[in-house]
Amino acid sequence: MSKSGKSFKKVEGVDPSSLPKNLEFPKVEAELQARWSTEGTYRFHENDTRPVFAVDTPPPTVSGSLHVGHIFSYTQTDILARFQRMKGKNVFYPMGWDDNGLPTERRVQNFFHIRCEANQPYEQGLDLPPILSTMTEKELEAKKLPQRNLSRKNFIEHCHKLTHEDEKLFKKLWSHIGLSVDWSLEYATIDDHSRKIAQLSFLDLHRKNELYQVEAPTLWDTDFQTAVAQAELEDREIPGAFHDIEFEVEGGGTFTIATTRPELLAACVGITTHPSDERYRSLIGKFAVSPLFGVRVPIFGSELVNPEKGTGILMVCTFGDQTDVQWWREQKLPLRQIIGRDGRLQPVNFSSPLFPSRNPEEASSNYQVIVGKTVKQAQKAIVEILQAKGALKNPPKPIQHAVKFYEKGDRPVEILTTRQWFVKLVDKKEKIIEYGSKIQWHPEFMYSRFKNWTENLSIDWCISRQRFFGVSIPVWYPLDAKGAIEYSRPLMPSQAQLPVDPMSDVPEGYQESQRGKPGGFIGESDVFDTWFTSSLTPQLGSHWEVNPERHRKLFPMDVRPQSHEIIRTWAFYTIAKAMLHEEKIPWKHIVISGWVLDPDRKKMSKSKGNVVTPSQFLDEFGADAVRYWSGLARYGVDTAFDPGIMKIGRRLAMKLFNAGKFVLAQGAIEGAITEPLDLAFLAKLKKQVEDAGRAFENFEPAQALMETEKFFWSHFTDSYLELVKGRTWGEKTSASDLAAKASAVHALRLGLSAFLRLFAPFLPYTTEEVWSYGFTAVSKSIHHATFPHAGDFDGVTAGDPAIFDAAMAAQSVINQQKTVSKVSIARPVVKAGMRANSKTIESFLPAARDVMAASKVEQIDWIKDEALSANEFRVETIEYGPEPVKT
RNA sequence: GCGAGCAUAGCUCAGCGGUAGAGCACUACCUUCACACGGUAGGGGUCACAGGUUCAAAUCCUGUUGCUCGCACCA
Repeated sequence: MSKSGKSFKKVEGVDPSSLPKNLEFPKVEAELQARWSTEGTYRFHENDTRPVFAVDTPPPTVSGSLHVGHIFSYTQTDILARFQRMKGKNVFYPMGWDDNGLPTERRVQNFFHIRCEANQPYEQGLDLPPILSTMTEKELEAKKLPQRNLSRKNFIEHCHKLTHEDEKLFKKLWSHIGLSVDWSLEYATIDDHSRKIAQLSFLDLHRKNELYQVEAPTLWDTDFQTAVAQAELEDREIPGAFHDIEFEVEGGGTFTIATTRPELLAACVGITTHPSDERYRSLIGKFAVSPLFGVRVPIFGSELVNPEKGTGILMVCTFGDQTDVQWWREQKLPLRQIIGRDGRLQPVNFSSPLFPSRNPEEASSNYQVIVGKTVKQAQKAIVEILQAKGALKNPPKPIQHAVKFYEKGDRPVEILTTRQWFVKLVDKKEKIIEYGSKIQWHPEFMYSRFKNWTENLSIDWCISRQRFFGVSIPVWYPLDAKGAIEYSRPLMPSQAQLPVDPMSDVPEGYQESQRGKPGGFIGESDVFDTWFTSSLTPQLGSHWEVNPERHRKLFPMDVRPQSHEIIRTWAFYTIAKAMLHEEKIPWKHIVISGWVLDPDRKKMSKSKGNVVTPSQFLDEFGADAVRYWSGLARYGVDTAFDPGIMKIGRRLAMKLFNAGKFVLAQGAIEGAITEPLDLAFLAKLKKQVEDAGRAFENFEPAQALMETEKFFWSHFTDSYLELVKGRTWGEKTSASDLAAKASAVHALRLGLSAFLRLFAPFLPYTTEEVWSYGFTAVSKSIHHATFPHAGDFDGVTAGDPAIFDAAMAAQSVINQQKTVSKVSIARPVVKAGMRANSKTIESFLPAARDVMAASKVEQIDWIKDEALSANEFRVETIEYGPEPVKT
């Protein structure tokens, strides 16, 4: 007998009949959710001195649609948070709701069948019934019910009402999936606190001279009728056509331009061509006259023109695209804005100096055909006129081309001149990239997306939106004696006044009665881009200027989890904000989750109709199984949705539960772990525990899960558990048998405890349930127990892993022999002739008793064969006893 | 056009210098007293292709192809 190590106390076995036969997920999940909530298991302790681990949780957009992608990424974050909690950190893990912004407005419009109409009077106590809860959107459309127009205030009230309901659904799902969020830290991006922080941010940027407002060409969505930012654009391939249109040259001659936007002909302000293009060089400096409208425009040269494209000469309009804006600025061209905010062509006066037409009457009559039409309708109409007048030189040449859309919009964005607020970012791209590089990106290559995006940023951040349900831009403008708005002298609120709504609050030094009056003021009606608020999530959580001490403790946060399609928005803006406000990075790590793809590897999206809702899988496989699927995915890697993996997760949870019951049913006297096989097993487990901890520290929990699972099955349930049954079965009486049993039982318990804790971040329900059967004396909740580490094995004699390897190999070869011989595993072997090299035999012998008992082998005759490799056993002869009698 | 990622068993994926791995699926056998939501075994891959480095390459380098994605261009 080897020297004894640490002595373990006597344990009573748990009566298995007092434990459930099978793990009933719905029951266990409900019970534990209630228990964790009552006990405050996941509470953040603000005044605690332990090191903090702060999570910058993504506030989900509360648009009412839940899909598996949500579960996937949020579970991955939860796994990290749970690990850190078990490492003894004071985990700050809040949940916010991103409930303002366009998605919400759109949903509210549909849900109640309402629109916001600025001129409507407020109706006290208006509480409309939700229409969509009784019918589908299709039915609603078919019935053509009249839509109600609500005042801004009534509209916002209904937004609050619906988001509140949606938040409840989300909260239920988050609780079900077992997110270890501290629900006392719940917030919404529209609540007073968030509005205050967002407005503080605005004031701070204003103080730092990083803001400006300007009336200038900006990206405009004509459906939502609001300005949008560069980051919110996306390319879509749509059909279009080149139209060859003939222009006259003043003083004689013609040339033909090619355009995909003939409807902008009236907005033409110039003609440009490449300076070295022989075909048109002579035209530069002359003037052209547009067909149909007869407007005189300058012809100038520009290196930006590609002679290969179209006809090599083109018209500059206000505004067809970003390059037009550049030419307009450089050449100081006039502004002929013909597209209105609603995306329709607005009236134009061809007698005015702005539209100097050679023939105002003809121009007006031509324009009459398109005025009031949408861009698409106008295009069709103008092509017909051009054709009729012979100005269209060739039939339109159809092409597929990429056009910029607002990501949530249905029509291409236009560039309109409007007054907007901007944050200066283009002048500090390099610095932003540098700050981004100080953050650890997981996976690392995602940093290049951030860098790539930032390098290509060309427009400052437009933060004003002409919408309703959002955080107000906290400014007023004075009105001069004539009632004109003095934009250059915005009135700012004081910090103490925040949050303010300039539409109902009054600036200092003014009375409400002066609103809209000459010499008085008006409130800014625009709201912030939602990213302006959500780029402050770390500051929302840390309470920034509201509570500087708390801010110091929590900021920068430890980890920002998010998906990759919002690197250019959420990650980018958050990094920029932290830099602008405090010259800091917002977090030390950013973890990018992949997407959930449908089984055909297409991205799941509502429009494709391939979205899988989570609840059916939670019900079918249990939360832990769904978490297992999430936990297996590596960061940044897209994962095909696969219920098969959840099935495996459930199998793991069941196995853990059953193995746990088996182990805890064993009772044993006080004693030490002395048996070589037990010590060998623990030596292997110790290494596994260290590997798993390391993987977690490296932000690779998927690897920890994979390795732990593999080890659990192969080394614990399939082998070790079977190998020690001989020592744990039945009543033992002799001192040596009792000691051998105690050794096994204490090792089993040590092993089980480690496995439960290793799996706890992934399978919080199953592990907590099993833990409650036998380990509550260590820690009431497993989620406050220490994550397994080498110290768990202090005092346990170091074992020889080779003994375990040899035992496993021998066990396997005997099983194999029985299977090949088609005899029952339970059939005894009277005598076996086994071949192995001497080193292997030497490793095997200390475990011989256990292997022989487990495999029911009574005698082994060894043949030494040095030609065999390590742990290679061969069964030379085998002599079976009688089949065991079935009872 | 620029940049990034991926390519390994029928499927989902791990491995990332030292004899090809897991689970699922498939086949055979076993109701062995924790577990049939079990168990024991088995078949199955020239690691996309072509070069190179190395004693040794799925793994490192170069190129090619294919599939994704990001950015730019988009008259």
